[in-house]
Amino acid sequence: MTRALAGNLLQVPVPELADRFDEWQKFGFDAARCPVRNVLDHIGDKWTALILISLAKEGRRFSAVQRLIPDISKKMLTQTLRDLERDGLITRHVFPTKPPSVEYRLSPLGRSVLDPLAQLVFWAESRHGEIEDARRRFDASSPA
Amino acid sequence: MTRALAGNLLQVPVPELADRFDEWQKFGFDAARCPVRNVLDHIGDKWTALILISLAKEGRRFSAVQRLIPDISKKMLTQTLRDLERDGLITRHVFPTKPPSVEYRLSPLGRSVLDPLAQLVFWAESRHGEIEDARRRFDASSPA
DNA sequence: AAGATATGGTCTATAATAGAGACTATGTTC
DNA sequence: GAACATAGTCTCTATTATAGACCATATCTT
Repeated sequence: MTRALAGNLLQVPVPELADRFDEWQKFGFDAARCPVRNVLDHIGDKWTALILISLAKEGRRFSAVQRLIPDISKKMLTQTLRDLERDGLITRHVFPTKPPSVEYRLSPLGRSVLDPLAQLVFWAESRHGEIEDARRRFDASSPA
Repeated sequence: MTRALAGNLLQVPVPELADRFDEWQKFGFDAARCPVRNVLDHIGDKWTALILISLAKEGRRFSAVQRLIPDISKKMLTQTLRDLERDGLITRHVFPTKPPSVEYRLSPLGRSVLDPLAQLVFWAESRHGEIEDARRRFDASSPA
């Protein structure tokens, strides 16, 4: 299908979006080269978004983040924080207290993701009820 | 820290966002009750966003989606499509061809997530270079 | 002075999850 | 008659996540 034709088939309220999707699909969503996958594989994992949100307001220490997200394991918290640091979304600051304390802060790059992330989260909040209804309907019509 | 004080400490370019984060944190990100987690745990998994994007322009059949996302296994494709159907984001249409073909389409609810999702993806695209630079710097300074 | 608590992790053993690939049934194409 | 396509399911294995012990040092409690 050509790009010119595509316009007629849009179901999408964001035309530029569908065009962009077209471009991505030409790369075949190849995991290595596709920026979408390369980045979303990270911020779309189980804990990353939650950690970014935890750091939104102010820098927080390791144990403070863990208290905010009680069911994260130390291992995953460490790992996810490292990945975020590697990607340049957060910075790590060690204070020579005894025992040493470590604070994590959003970098400007990390702060810049809060806005798009918030769009998604607001969507989640506003559609949560609809989704729960859909789930109930689905579960009622296809019993275990 | 009180809500009144919080305003002075904002690092966030989206004030309402930080307030909302405050609210969520009062629920302690409890996995069961928190709408954010409840929903983001799904659309933030490895394949969901990719599948939604694949269906953005037009309905597609099982095998067509699989061709667009070559490295997804049938098992995960089936499972993710089921979850999306259960959540009411896509609909499933069976055609009595031999062998039967099945087309998946975004529902209005599903279409409504494309916009916020696109914000995030555009972010990913525009920041991809910065992130790769950060990764290189990090890997150079902390060798294996 | 002993014991508990806090710090930011690491390490290991186990549990949950994802992936690879065979298999299904029927029909069309070579 | 063999190969291929359809949309899955099923099983086995590989990867990943979690739970929980452990570390060294210092402060607070009793």
